[in-house]
Amino acid sequence: MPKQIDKQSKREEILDAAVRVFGRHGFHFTRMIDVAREAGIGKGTIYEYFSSKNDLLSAAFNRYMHMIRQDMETLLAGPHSPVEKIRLIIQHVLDTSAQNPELILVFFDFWIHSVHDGDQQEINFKTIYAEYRELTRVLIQEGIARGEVRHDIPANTAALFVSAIEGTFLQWIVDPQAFRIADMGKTITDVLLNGIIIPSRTDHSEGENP
Amino acid sequence: MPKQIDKQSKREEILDAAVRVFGRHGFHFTRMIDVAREAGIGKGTIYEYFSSKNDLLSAAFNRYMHMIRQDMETLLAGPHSPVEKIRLIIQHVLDTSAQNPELILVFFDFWIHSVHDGDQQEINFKTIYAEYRELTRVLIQEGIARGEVRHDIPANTAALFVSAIEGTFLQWIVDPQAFRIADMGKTITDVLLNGIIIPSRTDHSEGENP
Amino acid sequence: MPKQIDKQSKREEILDAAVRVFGRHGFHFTRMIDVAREAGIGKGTIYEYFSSKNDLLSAAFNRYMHMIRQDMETLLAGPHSPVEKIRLIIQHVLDTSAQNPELILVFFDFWIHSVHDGDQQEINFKTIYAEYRELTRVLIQEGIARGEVRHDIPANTAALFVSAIEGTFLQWIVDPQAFRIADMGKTITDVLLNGIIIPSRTDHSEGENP
Amino acid sequence: MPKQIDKQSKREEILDAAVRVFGRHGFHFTRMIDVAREAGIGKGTIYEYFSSKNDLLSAAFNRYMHMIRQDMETLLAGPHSPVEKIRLIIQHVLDTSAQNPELILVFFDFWIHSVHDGDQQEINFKTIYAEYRELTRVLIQEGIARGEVRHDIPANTAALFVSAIEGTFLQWIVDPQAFRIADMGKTITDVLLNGIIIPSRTDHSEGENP
DNA sequence: GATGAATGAGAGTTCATTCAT
DNA sequence: GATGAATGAACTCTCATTCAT
Repeated sequence: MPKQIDKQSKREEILDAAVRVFGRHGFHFTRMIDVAREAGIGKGTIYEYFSSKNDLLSAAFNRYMHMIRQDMETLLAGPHSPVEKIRLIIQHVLDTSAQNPELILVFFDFWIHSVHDGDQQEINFKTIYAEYRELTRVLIQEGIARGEVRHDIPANTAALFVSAIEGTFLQWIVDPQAFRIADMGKTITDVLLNGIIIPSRTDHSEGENP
Repeated sequence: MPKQIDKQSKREEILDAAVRVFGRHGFHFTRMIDVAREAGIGKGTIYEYFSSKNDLLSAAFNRYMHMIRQDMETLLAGPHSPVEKIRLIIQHVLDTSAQNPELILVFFDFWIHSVHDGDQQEINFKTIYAEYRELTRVLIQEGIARGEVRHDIPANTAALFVSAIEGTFLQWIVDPQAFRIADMGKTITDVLLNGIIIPSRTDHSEGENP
Repeated sequence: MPKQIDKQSKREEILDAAVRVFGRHGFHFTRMIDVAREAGIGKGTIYEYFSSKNDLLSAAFNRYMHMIRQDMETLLAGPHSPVEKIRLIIQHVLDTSAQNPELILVFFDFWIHSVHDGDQQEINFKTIYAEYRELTRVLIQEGIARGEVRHDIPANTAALFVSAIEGTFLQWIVDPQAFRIADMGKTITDVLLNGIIIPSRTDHSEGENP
Repeated sequence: MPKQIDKQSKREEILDAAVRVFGRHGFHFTRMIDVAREAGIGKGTIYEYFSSKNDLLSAAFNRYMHMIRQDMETLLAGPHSPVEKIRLIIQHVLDTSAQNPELILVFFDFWIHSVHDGDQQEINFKTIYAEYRELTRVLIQEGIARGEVRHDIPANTAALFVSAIEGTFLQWIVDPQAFRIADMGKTITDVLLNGIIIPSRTDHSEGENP
């Protein structure tokens, strides 16, 4: 039993170390020896816990997704209104990511690899983004049902919410001074929920400005 | 009298080939021999036109940026209203990218590299995104001045527009079936301009729904 | 408990192998794979012990110089007269070199490289030859002080002793039949010490010594 | 006829350029393009006059040897005594070389290549040094015949004269401050002819001369 | 279980040489 | 005759992975 626990926790330690160095130098520029050194172990030991460098990436990704999903479930289980939940989720994702910039970097490393490495089946961004969109779509639908959200919004609105988050990360990583990532939550919800133009008196979509 | 060669156009050809293979396999998984084969030339020939693999990436990037900037200038020089220009730019970027998915992939390869490769000074996403935001910011300001845009929008709204585009690409690349990228233009402008919630009768920002 | 390896002695083995192939084909015509095969190891293994091909050359050189210097010290510590020490050193250098022709070849490879390779700072023939000359100069001075050596010899006599040795190697390498290198010791000392011309009755050389 | 002359003189020009760059960077570090640039011609043009890089080296060597031999013949044809001719030759070789250090460097590049490059048959140092020695040997013999040179000098004395010259070059190239090469002529002749030790009253060394 | 010495496939890059113009 | 664009063999060096200890 303790062996079991040790084995598992050592795996976690290595994964933590891997994510740290991946975040620092990127997956491709990271050598196995870098991960080993960061973890304070021997190079060969990694292979006792992971079958390959790609496996390390997959495992890191899976753990990351696991964390995200747990967070989401917790938030969704709360007592808030659908629109409020959207606000909270956006805020939470941005806040936690702002604390761990390297996670964002690793996330996009995942992305690039899932796109280019044919061998890499484990990392499936198609599913991830579909989940994000579905989650958002459901909340929006609930918002519509409750009369809090316009019923005439475009079909891809959920995707836009996801885009807002992801695009924010892309910009912030390359220029953390451009804006405070944690502040962006308010901007996103504010703009996405309210729009930026002055609605005409009679309707609020395509045909403004009499 | 040596062989007459249009060095510049051959350079372009190689660059085109490079972008095609980068788009197909990603920069890191692309070997120089792949680029050579795609261009129908010998491996060594590439080095007659580019000093290194990184130089190839930089050059591809610079050409890409050059194209983008020219497009932007053309659009901005048009007779449209600021809000309309935002619409047009978004639509144009999405439409052209939809035609060339590989360019999007290369774009994010650029991104990953600029973030992780310390030697890669040429590719500067900080500047790119700053340019995008500034361009949007100015149009929004003009919109406000003209009374077409609310004056109380958040400071980071321009960044949100950029995020919407970038995030759309991220999702579409990994799942082209999720939505039609060209359609997203309408969604983005519709939502960002009008918001999704039903504004209260008396105001339209923070304190709605009495 | 990792494999126990005497890193130092393995390094020596590789160095020995390297010197052998350098001697056989010259540094420039030697590929790393040649060294590896000579050492009976894999190509990559060399890089576990030496950072580059140039490093291999430097290390070989340093070890060579170390050997030489130790030999010199031993000889200089002996009970012989200065002139006798010169004899012994010359004889020793020639004898040992005659046993290891490849060392002479490597030595001149060092020489060529130190002259042409700007990156090669480690190999400093300026210092080496200066050491050789200084060593000889001191012995000559002692010989003069003891009245065994003429006090009117030219300033650069020490350099000439060095030349005699080095030039002997140059000739012997390209034509080992021309003379027996080990025999040359006697020739060098005999001629350098006694000269070849019949001294006039009153003086011997340009006209000093009344 | 003018074509003939042009062809020949252009060959010479290329050879001059080649020797200059060989002297500057060494044969191995010199690329054909370097030679072409130094000669102010195109890369391909070299191959109109020389069949390969090695051929360029051979040709440079042959011309060098031709020059040397002509100089020697001139000197040997003079009216001087044998011993004086030795003096003059040594002095001449050192003086001219001091003017053209790059020639010395090229000379040792020749040497290294003749030793290591099995394909390089053209450059034959065995013959060169044999010639030098023979030339010296004959002069010494004449000196003996005339009673100017001791008859009991060692068999390899001629080789020693050659060594003195060659070794001087080796030292001077790596440290031109160590001594003035042109001065060495006097040292060499002085020491080699007279020796450095004080002869006993009745004989000088091995016990001859009653 | 842990290690790191050993490995070789494979990468980017160089450059002597060729040859169409 | 002169050229330099094109080429690919050959090089050095890297690093994920293996495996004896």
